[in-house]
Amino acid sequence: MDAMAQLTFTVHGALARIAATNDLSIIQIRLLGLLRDRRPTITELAALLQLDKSSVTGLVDRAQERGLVQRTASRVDGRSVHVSITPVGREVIDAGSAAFEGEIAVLVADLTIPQRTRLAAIATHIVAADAQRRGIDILNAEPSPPESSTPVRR
Amino acid sequence: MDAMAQLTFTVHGALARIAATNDLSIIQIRLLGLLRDRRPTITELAALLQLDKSSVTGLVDRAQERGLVQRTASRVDGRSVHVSITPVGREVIDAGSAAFEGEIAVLVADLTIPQRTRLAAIATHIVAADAQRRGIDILNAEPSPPESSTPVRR
DNA sequence: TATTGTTATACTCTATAACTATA
DNA sequence: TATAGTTATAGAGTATAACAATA
Repeated sequence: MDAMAQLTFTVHGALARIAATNDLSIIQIRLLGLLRDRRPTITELAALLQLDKSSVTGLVDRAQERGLVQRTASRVDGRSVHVSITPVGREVIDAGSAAFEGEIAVLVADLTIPQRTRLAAIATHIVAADAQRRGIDILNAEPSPPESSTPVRR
Repeated sequence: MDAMAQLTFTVHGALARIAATNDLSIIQIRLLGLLRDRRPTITELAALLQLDKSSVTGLVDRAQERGLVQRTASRVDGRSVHVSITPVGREVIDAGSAAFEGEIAVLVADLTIPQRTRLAAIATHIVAADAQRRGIDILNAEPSPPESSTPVRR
């Protein structure tokens, strides 16, 4: 359905604009959004973002250089690192989320309240079904695995 | 609204998968989709895709190298070139569109018919309103401006 | 002078393959 | 041997600034 594709480009464009305002890319926004309630390993992040782990290494590198996230050594597996958001990163994602809400509000300004409610319900349904289909839990955080409190340098 | 963002990522991911199947990127799909019923100049393409014109130069370069599009000199303005889709490019975009419809069908499989109808209506509405807001006509092709029939080499 | 398109350059994002350290 | 993560490398996509050709 062409309308779906066009809608995606429209919303994606809105997201990109607000991300750019905060000097971020969409993937960086997604990364910070995921880290709001998780401390995943690189491999887990790769699964969540559907990226190769080497791509995640670079992604986290750039976010870390900007002080948005940090790496922490796992206490149970010497090979793993956990990625977590910093206070600065949390400020950035909160500001970005607020700006995005404003953009979405403009997009749906012409819709009636029932239309918005239906749209949200349908969107949630589609996302949940797709996540289940590909075996990824994008809605709930996992219990935090043991990890040390000392950052990893890189 | 978080559901909208998640929906965008989900649909975007579906689009990217089917694009990759045909060895294309999303932006190349968008380019070919636009060219189905237009022969825009580089500057017009930049406005339609919301990209800098130098980005469009590279985009068209890569599509042209693969025989998907071609450049044609304008007859009224010696500075302009018109970009048009080739028969091969049309085959590719048609195949891609069909595959994408299949992916969307999977995504909306769980929805009732009325839900799908509402979703399409809402999506169309949002896209049209946003296009109007930014002064771009993404729905209708412009009258083809005069141009020569001899391709430009680059 | 202004506009159209390209070039030069730099950066982000992404993947594949090879590597290391740990399990 | 297998897994977690990084590095090396290559390529697409993007923007800014400077440029040539044309208007």
